[in-house]
Amino acid sequence: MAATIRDVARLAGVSPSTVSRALSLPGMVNAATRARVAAAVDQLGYEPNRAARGLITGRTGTIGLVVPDLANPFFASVTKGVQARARRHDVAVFVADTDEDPAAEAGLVRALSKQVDGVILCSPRAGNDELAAIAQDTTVVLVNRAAEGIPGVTYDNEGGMRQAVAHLVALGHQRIAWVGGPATSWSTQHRGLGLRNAAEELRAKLVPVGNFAPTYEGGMAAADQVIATGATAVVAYNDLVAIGLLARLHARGLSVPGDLSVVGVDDIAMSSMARPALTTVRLPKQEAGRIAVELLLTMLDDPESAAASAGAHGELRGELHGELHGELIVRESTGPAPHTQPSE
Amino acid sequence: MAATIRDVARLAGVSPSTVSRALSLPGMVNAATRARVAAAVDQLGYEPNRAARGLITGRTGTIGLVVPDLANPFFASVTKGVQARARRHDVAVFVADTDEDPAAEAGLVRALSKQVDGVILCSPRAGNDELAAIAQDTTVVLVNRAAEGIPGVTYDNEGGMRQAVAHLVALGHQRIAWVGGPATSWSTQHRGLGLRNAAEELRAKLVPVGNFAPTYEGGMAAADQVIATGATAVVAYNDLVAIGLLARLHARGLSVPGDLSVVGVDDIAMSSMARPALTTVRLPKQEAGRIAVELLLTMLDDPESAAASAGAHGELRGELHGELHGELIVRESTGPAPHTQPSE
DNA sequence: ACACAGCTTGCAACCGATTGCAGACTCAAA
DNA sequence: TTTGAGTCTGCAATCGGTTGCAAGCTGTGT
Repeated sequence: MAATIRDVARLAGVSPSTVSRALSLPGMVNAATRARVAAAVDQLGYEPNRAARGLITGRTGTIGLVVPDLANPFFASVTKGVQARARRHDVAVFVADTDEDPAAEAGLVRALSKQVDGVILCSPRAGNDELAAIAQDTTVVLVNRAAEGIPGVTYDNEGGMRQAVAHLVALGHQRIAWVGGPATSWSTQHRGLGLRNAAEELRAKLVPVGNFAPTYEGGMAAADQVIATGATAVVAYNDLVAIGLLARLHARGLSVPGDLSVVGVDDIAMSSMARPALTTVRLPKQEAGRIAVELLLTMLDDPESAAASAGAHGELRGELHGELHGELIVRESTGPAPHTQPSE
Repeated sequence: MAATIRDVARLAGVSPSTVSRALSLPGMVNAATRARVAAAVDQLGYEPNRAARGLITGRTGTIGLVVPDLANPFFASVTKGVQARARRHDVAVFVADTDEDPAAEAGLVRALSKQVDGVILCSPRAGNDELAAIAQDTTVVLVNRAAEGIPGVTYDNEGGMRQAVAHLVALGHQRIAWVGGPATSWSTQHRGLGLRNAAEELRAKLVPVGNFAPTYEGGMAAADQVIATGATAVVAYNDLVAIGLLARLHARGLSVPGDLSVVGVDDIAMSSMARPALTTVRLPKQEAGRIAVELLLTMLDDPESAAASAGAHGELRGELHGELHGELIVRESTGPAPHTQPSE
């Protein structure tokens, strides 16, 4: 059906080897023949068969992307970024969704890894040991998580949280609640840490109210506990949680930001549509996907130096670690602290 | 690195051909040898190399999925369905996002088609001729669109719209506005048609207010025109548009559903989080993805009969056409028509 | 004892590319 | 004219499977 390298060779009056070289090592073949080959190529609309090439080179020109839940707008955006950047490099992307099942994750990666050159693991739920095992026999890039010796791209959670706290403190808030996500989540830990530090530094009191599902429902569940803390502001693990909070606070008759200010993280599309529109720390989601692709391709092109710069001297943040910064987007869900002091 | 068929053959004391047959045509090899092969296979953890197999069989075990925008929750859900069902069949999925660019669509499919066995085109923006051309040399399944001779899965838009209108009429609404999506969209056309028929049948007046982007912004843009129609209810092209309407109506000081009832289509997660929660026609999104996969795999397994049943006698809805039904989900955005008659 | 059918198995070609090696050719220097 | 270096090109092996064909073996009927 499709033209093969032999067809091109015949038409150009050369051997298949010459065609192959004309395409991949142009400097090695005479300009005149190269031109004849080029002509034949586009006369026939020839494109090399990837499977055949992969067979001999060992490279498939394909990468895998594993996310917990495609229906979560955060991961959808990351996927969009990955996919767009991969296309630029003429690399195809296998997308797999674990349905938030940590157990499925390792198996999925293992299955995928036989068909791809490398894998991007977004917000992996697996344990550190498991992750290390996976990275042992597959080229892996992490998104939204750092792990010893594995390249990845993460967000500067500390910086983002600092902006949020500074904003709230400037508005007069002194007692700030924190609704964490899943306890095992790397992001939860680092956001919590960043909040604690920022609060201490800016002389505000941080009140953690526990760990909740990173969803709208999680936010609904947390709301009443938040109210009970007597805080005048709350930072939520992510925007979905924040929007869940908004809903339940409204149902309980509290006004946002009149009685309570709410801050989220991510800046998903939904956040600007919420009522009141959500103040949030915007994370560059597609950018994370793009960088992950670049990181992965770099590792694949140059495995030894890549491994060296990632693993050398136990330095975690080598060349092969991207860090992205969040940006506080102020909308309607934050305002001055209420004058009436909360019961203390 | 990984075990090859030769390794297995050596360990089992047979030839590679026998191993191959033991795996793909078990009936053809002696039970005893088959057992020895099986033992060798899982001792070595052997898995056939897909590229090599694909080279000779011409099948890659991969399908492509093309969507206009992954960040749109509707398409994210379809993708989720496709991906999950494909995995069950041990088929991998290439996902590509056209960024709502109709021009990019054809090119993308063409590039993809060389690497996959078939393509699922979700809500294609391309023209009918272009679509036919694509289907000419690639196995294609359409989602959210019907086209002569190409298998696909669509929604019963007419039925869904009928439910919406019946609901509104029962609430006393007699003048219903319709905010359409992109004019060239197949869904827009069929939803409009369904509404027109239902309205006529149920003696309500349908007032189309034009075509808008299928987004939150589109809804914001349409809102004032909707108000100007004097309608007491409005059906939006999809939930994003409906939520945009909600926002702008609120800004204009109208109460929903007090002054105006709003109905969307899709039932994306965001809809139940909107305020007021959105009444909408729920479409089974993941189901559409799953069926599309089944359809595609059927065609691939049995091209001639598939082609026959899809194209024969110009019958569009052959065996290879799935139709899914919507379900009206009543929430808070619809209520009785206001007593004060709108100026007529 | 022979022929023949039926069941298993192996040989070898092949899918479509890439690449090490060697041969052909050009041209300059001796 | 011969030699040698340098450039360009082709041959043939190879990647890891699949499959048509033929050969080996067993068992049955004559």
